[in-house]
Amino acid sequence: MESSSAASGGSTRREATRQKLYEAAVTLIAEQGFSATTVDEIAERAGVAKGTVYYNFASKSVLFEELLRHGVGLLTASLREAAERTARDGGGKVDALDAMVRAGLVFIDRYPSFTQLYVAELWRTNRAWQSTLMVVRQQAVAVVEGVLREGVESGEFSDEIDVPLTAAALVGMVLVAALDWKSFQPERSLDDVHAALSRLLQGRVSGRH
Amino acid sequence: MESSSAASGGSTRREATRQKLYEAAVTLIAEQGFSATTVDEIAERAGVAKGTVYYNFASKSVLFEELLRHGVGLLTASLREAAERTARDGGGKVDALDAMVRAGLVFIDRYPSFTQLYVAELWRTNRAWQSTLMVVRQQAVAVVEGVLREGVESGEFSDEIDVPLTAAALVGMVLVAALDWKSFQPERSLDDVHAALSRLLQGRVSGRH
DNA sequence: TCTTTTGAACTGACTGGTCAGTGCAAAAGT
DNA sequence: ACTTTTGCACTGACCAGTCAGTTCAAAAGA
Repeated sequence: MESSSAASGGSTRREATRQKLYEAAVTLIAEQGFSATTVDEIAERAGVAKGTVYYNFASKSVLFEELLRHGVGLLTASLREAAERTARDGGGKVDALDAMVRAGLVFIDRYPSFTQLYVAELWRTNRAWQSTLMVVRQQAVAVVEGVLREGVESGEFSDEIDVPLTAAALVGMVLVAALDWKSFQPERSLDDVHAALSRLLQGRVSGRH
Repeated sequence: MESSSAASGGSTRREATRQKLYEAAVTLIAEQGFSATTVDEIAERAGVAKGTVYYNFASKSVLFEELLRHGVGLLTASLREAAERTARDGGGKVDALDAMVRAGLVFIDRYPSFTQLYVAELWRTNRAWQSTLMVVRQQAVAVVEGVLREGVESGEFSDEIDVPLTAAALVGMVLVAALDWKSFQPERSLDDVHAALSRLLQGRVSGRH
């Protein structure tokens, strides 16, 4: 027992295989969707035998669910880190929001396929992994909601804002802008995109230059 | 001869069948995704034999593509109408944007399944209907971009804003907020949601009450 | 008015193919 | 020694698309 001990690479052979499978699955499912992606394809792209997939995961949907948890774990960690960093540096809640927007962009820049897949599955109903998806969504949105709530308490934000809805809207803003960036103008720099969103976020849209 | 003449209601038997198939397909595909939805299911929900589906549409994906075109047609018409109405009423571009946000919410309120399905498929790559989707996306976003551009020209918006990206971000804001509304707090009123988004849009988030 | 014909619309059993998941003996890795 | 991976044949369910046949309302004919 105690297979994946080491805090270091954390690389048992098994761990490495699972990682390869995640990477293969994420791009294929992002492109084609869950149902249209076959286990044979995933195995082939990972350079692994089909049996290995079933040795490592109980089923195709379990592989997918663990992939979801894994990916959202990375995202929430990154968001939380961004919020805490600005707090340490004595920034206000607006700065925290801005830092989280950037963290979101960095994440999407690094894992575009995961983002694609996440958005594509999030609002579906009647699916096997529905509950996993809800949990995972709540984790991510909760970080944003937390910052908004603190901002309201400290008086930095109006207490009339609707915290859950505003959080969702902010997440949506970043998500859709970033997916469009990656899909339709991939040559643009992250700083560029971030600047445009900051401007929108801080209401510096109206009024001349 | 001359069976389907009348320009009137346009309600041939065929037309009615196609409409039933659209309605059945849109909810099923929104729930399960395109690949996971079978033609048998669509036919059954529409109360029609499987052969009828193929009598009316060349294939499953053609049915889907026509469904997309049909739905986005309704959306763009509604957005355009909202923008023009505010222009007639002597409103500024901010009012136009606000009216379009509301029009978007009304649309999503009326056709939640279509919206779900649209978001789920929009950023996929390597799919048969990819080009249809691009055309249809551009139609919708172009309306928002148009209003932003006019606002920049008239000096109402800063000329530093990035029109395509800001348009995408605005669409995303409404889309995600509305889907969350429908999925997680369906009891809230449209006016309520609209008010929250207006506040965000007009930068009335920071600052006390 | 009544009968016959026409053809668009629809039906549902059937086909050919695909795919998730299994089983297992042998090999490779640690 | 024991864990992990391989390779590959196999099964049973499921599904897109087909097609020979049915329905029926309206047009043509008598």
